Amino acid sequence: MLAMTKKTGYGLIAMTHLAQLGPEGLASAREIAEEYTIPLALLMNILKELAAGGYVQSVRGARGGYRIARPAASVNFVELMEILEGPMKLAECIRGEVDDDAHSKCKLMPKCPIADPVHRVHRKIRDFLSDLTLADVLQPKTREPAVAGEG
Amino acid sequence: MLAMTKKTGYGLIAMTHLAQLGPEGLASAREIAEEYTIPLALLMNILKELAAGGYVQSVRGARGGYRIARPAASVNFVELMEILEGPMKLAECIRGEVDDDAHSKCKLMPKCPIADPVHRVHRKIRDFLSDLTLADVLQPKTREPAVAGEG
DNA sequence: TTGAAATAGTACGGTAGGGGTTCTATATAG
DNA sequence: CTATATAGAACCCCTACCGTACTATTTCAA
Repeated sequence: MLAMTKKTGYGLIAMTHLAQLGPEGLASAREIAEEYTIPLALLMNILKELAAGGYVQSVRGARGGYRIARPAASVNFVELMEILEGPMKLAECIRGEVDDDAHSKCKLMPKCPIADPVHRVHRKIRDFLSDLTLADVLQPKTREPAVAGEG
Repeated sequence: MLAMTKKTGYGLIAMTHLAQLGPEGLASAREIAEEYTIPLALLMNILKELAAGGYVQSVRGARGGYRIARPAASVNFVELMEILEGPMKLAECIRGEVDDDAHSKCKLMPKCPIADPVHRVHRKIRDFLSDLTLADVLQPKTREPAVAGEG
């Protein structure tokens, strides 16, 4: 419960790897898969999705691979997660951007006593994850007011 | 992804309902299930687990039911979740209390570049959820330093 | 004393999504 | 022209989630 999928994990790893290589650095799916012991075919699928989402740029053909397409500081966790897994929803009743009638999907909405708290928790987690960027992974922030309160 | 299970949702609803009835108030699984349109058999299973965990006290026989067994302010979300779903783990490499070799389960731990950030996120979410209690659900907190930073 | 209503315990089953593989097509360096 | 890469799509297995069902036991009440 409240678990991150492996897909997201692998995607994060690939992105951090590419970010470390800088804006010109190129790495193939094979290289990354071997470096971190990730199933190659799966990582290829993930990189395809990241390319489709504009997070990495692909270079086809021999000696090809992927390079990062956006500054590390501009890529946050929520974006990445949602590209790979669809909208983040703590519960069914969380309404998305477009899908506005998410409430109607949950039969017990009209009387639900926990709708408000659940929505608050959802926003809290989402806000936190959207403040966290790839840059923070590369260089762990020691102290930062925006996401402070750490133990 | 990052979703709360329905089991936890139903459990929270049942707990808030019982909390509202006060320390003496009794409600049967049937009553709660009908009130919130929750599948009866499922809710019964959940209440059994909550009883086994000491969160509610059961009264057997006709006119029986459940009453809350702990002050609402002392029951936090993490506890409740973990009773119903097992240990909360954002990723496999999160080590539990007993299960100390969780690291070894993830083959890419030695080189994993995202282990630290993932652990930080895990702790952050966990800390937040453990500060949130049933009492907060009953009476939504308007402002509270310990969990401040809300939008 | 008997039946209805409740919990206790346990086992079972359907389904969706996570995790991973495979196949074909296309591009490109050497 | 071949090896190496990505592009696209389909496929499969397995687990966990969600829900059901059955039996046993307790207790109230007529």
